Amino acid sequence: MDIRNTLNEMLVRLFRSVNVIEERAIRTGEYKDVTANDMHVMEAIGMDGMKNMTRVARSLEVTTGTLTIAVNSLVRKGYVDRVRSEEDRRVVLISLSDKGKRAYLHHSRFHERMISAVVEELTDEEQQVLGKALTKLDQFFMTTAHQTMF
Amino acid sequence: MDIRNTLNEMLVRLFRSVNVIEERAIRTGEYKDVTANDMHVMEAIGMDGMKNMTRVARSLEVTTGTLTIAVNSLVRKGYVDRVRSEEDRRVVLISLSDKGKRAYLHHSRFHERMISAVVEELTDEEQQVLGKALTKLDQFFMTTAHQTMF
DNA sequence: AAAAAATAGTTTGACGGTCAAATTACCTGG
DNA sequence: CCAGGTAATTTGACCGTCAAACTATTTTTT
Repeated sequence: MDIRNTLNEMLVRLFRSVNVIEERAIRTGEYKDVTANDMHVMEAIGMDGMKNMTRVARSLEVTTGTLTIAVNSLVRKGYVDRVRSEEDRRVVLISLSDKGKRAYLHHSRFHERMISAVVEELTDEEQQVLGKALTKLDQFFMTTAHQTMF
Repeated sequence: MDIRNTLNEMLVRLFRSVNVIEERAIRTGEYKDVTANDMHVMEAIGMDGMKNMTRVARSLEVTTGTLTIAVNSLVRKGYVDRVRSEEDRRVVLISLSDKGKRAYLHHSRFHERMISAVVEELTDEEQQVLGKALTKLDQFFMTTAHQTMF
């Protein structure tokens, strides 16, 4: 069994369907006006307090201009609060509104199911190994892969 | 330390990173006018002969209208050939041109390089566990693909 | 302290990707 | 032959994205 083929096949198939399915999961729920992209922005903002635009944009790997547009729509729909920082008036701080937090939690159930599917039939030890492997890959993609041959 | 949270976070970030890197790899390569979406369409058409629009659209999970637009652009750029079927003149058959085939092979080498880079980062044990986890993830998306409740 | 440079965010203009619904062209079964 | 079904395209409306220009503010330099 060739691990490379498995990885490649899985990656290709996953990338082809993951967005479609996640989009469907989000839009059939209680929060019909939330796009998949909206949800990713909300995930990046997170539940814990305020973040500035640049930080969130960087974590999503989009420009701040792109994030501005996404946040405009989320503010209009009532999922995100936006305020200017008092310490540095160039900075804009964004956070999830109560409605945004509820939508976030609603969607996190989808992720929980996904994780359950992944880890079922993995032993505790295998789960640890997987965590380590993914962390390594994450590091790799954040640093090396962006600069080198790809 | 909650392993499930770690896994979830890493998966979300990895998917984002890989998408960004793939997009960048495609557009900075030899075939600069090919978008990531173009490449996915070419993958769905495949190397083996002609396919009709409906079949390709279904395999990509988009409407035929969406595919028409993508194929218009691919034909204009010379990557795809499009002919009407003689047996059933409603049907349009699409296939990769020689240039399209070269682009497809070029991109598949990118996949190989990326997979190699990933595999090199991981121990044998980590590779095995990752393969198992991705297989589970793939099954999760395939089996929940057409269910409605989340 | 004034001028210059840097930083944070928004706006603008242009594309690409998506869908639903209307439309065109063409089978096919009765 | 025609009524209904099927394959694909067109249309109109959004969303997501970027680069580049711009505004407002802060920091650095002189």
